[in-house]
Amino acid sequence: MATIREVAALAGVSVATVSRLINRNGYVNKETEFKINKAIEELNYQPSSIARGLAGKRMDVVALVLPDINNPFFPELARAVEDICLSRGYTLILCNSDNDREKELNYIKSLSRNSVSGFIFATDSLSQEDLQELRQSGTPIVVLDRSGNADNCSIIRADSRKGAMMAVQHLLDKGRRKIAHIYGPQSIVTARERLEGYEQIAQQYDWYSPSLLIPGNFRLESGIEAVELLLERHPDVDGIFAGNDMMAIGALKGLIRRGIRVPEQIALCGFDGIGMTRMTEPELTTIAQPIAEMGKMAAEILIGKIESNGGENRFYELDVHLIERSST
Amino acid sequence: MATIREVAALAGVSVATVSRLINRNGYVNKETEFKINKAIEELNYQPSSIARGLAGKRMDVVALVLPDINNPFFPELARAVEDICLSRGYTLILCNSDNDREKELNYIKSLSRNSVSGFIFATDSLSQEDLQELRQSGTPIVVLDRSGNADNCSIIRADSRKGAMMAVQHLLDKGRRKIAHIYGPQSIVTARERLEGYEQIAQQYDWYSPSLLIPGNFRLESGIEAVELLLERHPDVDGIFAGNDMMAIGALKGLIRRGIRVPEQIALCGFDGIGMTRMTEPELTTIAQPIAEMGKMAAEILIGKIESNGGENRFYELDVHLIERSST
DNA sequence: AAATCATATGGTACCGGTTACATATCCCTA
DNA sequence: TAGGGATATGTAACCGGTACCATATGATTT
Repeated sequence: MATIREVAALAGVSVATVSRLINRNGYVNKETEFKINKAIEELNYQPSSIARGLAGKRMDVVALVLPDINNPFFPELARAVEDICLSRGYTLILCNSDNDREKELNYIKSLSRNSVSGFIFATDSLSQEDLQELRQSGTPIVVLDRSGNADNCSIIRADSRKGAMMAVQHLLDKGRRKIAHIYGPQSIVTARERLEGYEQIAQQYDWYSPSLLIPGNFRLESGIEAVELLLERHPDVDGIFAGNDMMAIGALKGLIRRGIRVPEQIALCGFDGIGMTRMTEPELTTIAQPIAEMGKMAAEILIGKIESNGGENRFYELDVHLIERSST
Repeated sequence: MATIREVAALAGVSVATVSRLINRNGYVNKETEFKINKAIEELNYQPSSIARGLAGKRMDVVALVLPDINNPFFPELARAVEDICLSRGYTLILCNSDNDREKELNYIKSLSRNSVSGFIFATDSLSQEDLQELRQSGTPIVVLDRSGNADNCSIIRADSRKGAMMAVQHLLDKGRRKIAHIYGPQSIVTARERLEGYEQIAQQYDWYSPSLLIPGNFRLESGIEAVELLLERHPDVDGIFAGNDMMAIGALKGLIRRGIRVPEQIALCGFDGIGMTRMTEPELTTIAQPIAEMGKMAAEILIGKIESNGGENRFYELDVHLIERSST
């Protein structure tokens, strides 16, 4: 690979002039520009982003850290982030962390310090201190679905509690009289909020019992298992609110396998609004987060921070909405 | 962020000694080591991978370029690659390219030249020349599912043609007498091979007709649409071989929606062996590629190349196998 | 006519590491 | 006892860019 000095030599100018042309700052004569471009062409010169990074320039790469690449919610989110990044001239790289703090710290270590110019975390496992450290190095951060206030970085989230309440209310409106909840890992703030939202409504009714709460891990398999457990405990349950769509899809499979008709015998509602919910039979009712909007927003805010060298940290809460389909 | 020179100053040694300690090459006295470690601790020093990259060291990052992050096949593959990379001390970053050559070139541009020390392409849209250029820069490459011979880079693939033949034969064994094929984009070599495999068997029978070939794009929706078209053309079809699992899942939904019983009226077989095929009702019969094995192999071969500075380019073909489930 | 300014280009220190080479002990062996 | 090898550390060039400062010229202003 050619270097800027080789280009300069071939074009008969100094490296400074070549650099000025490439970055389009400073003056460069038309003829000189032509000569340099010819040399660049000839040598097939590509500026090294490494060297550029070392020299203090921002790199046009941003990283999106995802907790579970197998949950389609995150690829959908990633697509939205990607679209914005691309249109703004940034390259997006994806990092899968399994919600594992060690892995995330590892990504930060490998990528920070000018390797990437900004991070979007769609995960919840890093402590405030972990992020604080990164912030101090000047790297802008946007976080999705994190709890707490925004003193460190900008936060974007959907209103999970409200969404959960909408889900339960919807099932009640459909005449359900015993509604269970499959909840996600309580280390994840959105899972906690959805559980809280469920309880806020459910506890007002006399059919409520803590045994209607079934643990899951946000993955499809756990939806199947949860249904097994639930039907054992409460054969008369007639409504299920799953903490996310993947578990809802799993639950649906579990129900069909048992020969239970959805929604006639048991109505089912998920949460997230991933595309996959339209692909089951029956199609799933779900509480939709504005996934694309969240991703776009995250990317735009991050890029804004990158290009303005900081900017204020805000907390953005987006609305969710009910998508009623044939599973209720 | 502290620099190596600050650490050296605080520890009262030269930068060379610090560098030697960090990289564990060359001699460092025990006492000196202790002093340096104390300084590193105190300043919270992290070596800049950027500077390290510029100075000619390999970076411990490899990139995996995926054509469609929404197809669970690729996240599954990514997980396998990730496991190996992690255990070998490498960080994996994911790049979603939509099978778009421009996007892929963009990733190469942003990440090559020491930014990452190796690439795995699970895509098919780059020309030999595109890769050749990257190779010349010394970056090792491993390619999944590419056609042609391995003069440029190592290639790993599953035997799609054979798999397709197995699928059709299986449907025949199940007594099917009119088997359709939903094929994927013919720009993708695996899609072509699966179509060829289908034809190789199907053309031997008198029920064969080119109108049994329905185009799809490897995405779930196209499976649904394909079924619509197929049933219009051939209401008497009794077997479907879908070019990948996502289209098979779509086809299944299309069939169920039409009230067609699977497998009684129409038997259905997919290709890939993604986990999601166990999540439908009925569960899907599929031709399984050794996804995890392919990912692991790709990672191991790549890392081997990185650490041995090159190595031979080989062509690895892996076997597929039939997983018979209730959709046939 | 002198001062100011826009245009155009070159020289080079610097970013933060790595590493080849020089230097200096100390110990062991022929 | 001179010389060779293992141990230990420092100096400085280098990787490939960026950007500050200096320099030079022609045009415009006062």
